[in-house]
Amino acid sequence: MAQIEHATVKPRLGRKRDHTRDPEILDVALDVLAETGYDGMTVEMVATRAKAGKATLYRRWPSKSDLVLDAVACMKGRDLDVDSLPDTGTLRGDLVAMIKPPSIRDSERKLKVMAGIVSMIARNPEMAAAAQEALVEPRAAVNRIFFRRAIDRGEIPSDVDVEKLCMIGPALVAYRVLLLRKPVDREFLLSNIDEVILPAVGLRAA
Amino acid sequence: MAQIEHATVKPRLGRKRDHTRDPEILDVALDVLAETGYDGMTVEMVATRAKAGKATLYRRWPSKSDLVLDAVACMKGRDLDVDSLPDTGTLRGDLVAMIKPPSIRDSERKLKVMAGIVSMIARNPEMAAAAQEALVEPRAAVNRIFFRRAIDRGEIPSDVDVEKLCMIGPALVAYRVLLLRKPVDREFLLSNIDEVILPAVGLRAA
DNA sequence: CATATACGGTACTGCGGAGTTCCGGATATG
DNA sequence: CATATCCGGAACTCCGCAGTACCGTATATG
Repeated sequence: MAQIEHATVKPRLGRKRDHTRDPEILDVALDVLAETGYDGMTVEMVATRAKAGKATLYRRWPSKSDLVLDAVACMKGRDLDVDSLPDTGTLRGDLVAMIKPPSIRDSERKLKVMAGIVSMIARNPEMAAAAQEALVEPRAAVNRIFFRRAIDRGEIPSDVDVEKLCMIGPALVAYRVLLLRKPVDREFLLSNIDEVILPAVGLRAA
Repeated sequence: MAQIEHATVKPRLGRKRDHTRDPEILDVALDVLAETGYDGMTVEMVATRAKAGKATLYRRWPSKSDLVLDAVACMKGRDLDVDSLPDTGTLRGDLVAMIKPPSIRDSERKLKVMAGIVSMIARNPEMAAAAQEALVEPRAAVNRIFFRRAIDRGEIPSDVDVEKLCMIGPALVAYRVLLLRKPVDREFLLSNIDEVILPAVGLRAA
């Protein structure tokens, strides 16, 4: 959305040789991608909305697909860092603590981007890898931490399939957004936790 | 559409006015769609592979999107009919009985088709409706029957959220195929049943 | 056999978007 | 001020595909 402007001090010295605007352009590219899908997106749309020239984009990225690939790959850093994760002392507490408007909006944007590139994923290994790394893995990583913590403190059995559990939440959300076209609200996410994920690890909901 | 053509009296003149080849063409369209995605697919590809002329397709469908829409909508009938569903006497038995190579292949094809149109679904309500009706709903319907049976025979509580349960399996499969790009095998499907679905209804796996 | 109809196939048009080129202007350097 | 560098933007080429037009042919009818 490009609203995350550079709070970084940008002294007016020097040239903008340093590709300063790259992140901004990539962010615009993600927006257009999410709105129109890969094939619906044109390089000119991105250029115009980023107030840049089409030539500028081609100076930086050799092709449209490279631009998109870079944009997707650069989503990777945007996630909450590990230190700022909730640690409530219970698995349910941790999972519920992740249900926050910003987190939900982040998910939905990622899923719209995902929707825009799914058809490419099947035929472009690079894109598949980028999507995996930037969209799937970060979400799983967070859950993985929660489940491992729960195992360590003896809250859940140690023989559960953590990798599988990590995917349940994301899978239910992706299905609902991409295929069912229904909204992801707090109630839905809570029921995922209480009716599906917790039972799967042998816990009863509150 | 297409196959429920006019049984109306019109045996006059010409050749097969009955659009006999429509189902064949639509089936080819689905194959191409699954292989290349909506935007990668060209009407000529479909025509050539169906050994038909491009003009023939345009005589029958006004545009490419109409062709695809019809093709997707016509997948609806392809599912196993209700009478031939397994009825093993237990929920787990019924769910496991659905794990068969033909059923798996059917699912994977549907999901590839789905992958080819996801980006359109977000912006084309007709396509969204067709996909919902032909790809999502039939699968859910089968599960719905199994869960209702289980409730009727008192195997599982009657207050479970059937609609939500119906989606768990499809969601896990879709996520694995479309986003993780991993194969859907018997082991995966069994673990879905035993580690996720059955726990969610309060049952322990075998 | 004559005729009408739909078909397969080819050649065409029109358009939109990828990628390129060019230029005038802004900015920094010395 | 002179110069070098990069940018935004406009104009351009090129190409692929949606959609159309047309033709030769196969088949059904009478």
